Amino acid sequence: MTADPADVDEAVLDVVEDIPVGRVSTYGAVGRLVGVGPRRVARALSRGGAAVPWYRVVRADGTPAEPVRARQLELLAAEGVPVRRGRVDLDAVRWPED
DNA sequence: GTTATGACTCCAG
DNA sequence: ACTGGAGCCATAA
Repeated sequence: MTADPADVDEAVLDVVEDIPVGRVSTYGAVGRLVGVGPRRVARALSRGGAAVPWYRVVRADGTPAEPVRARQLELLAAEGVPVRRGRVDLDAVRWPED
């Protein structure tokens, strides 16, 4: 199957759009659902993240990416996501659950 | 063709 | 818990 880069980006954005309110996912988790590596997810968001709730996607350890760190923490806190010392409580809000 | 860069993740010390 | 190194994959020069 020929997987065009644009299709992959679209699939990533679709998954991010599916993240429920108050929940948080990781680059690796999204990448797994789409079938790509975490770096590919990060690039997809940097490109078209403006159209999806990008702030519901954090790193594997619960810390947000640097360029948007402060902004993301603020948005998550506003959504009711438990944030501890700059780190999201993934155990409580991780999505998908498994 | 090679090299450098980036909204990442994993493993070892 | 923190740091460093290696792996990974697409784009830019």
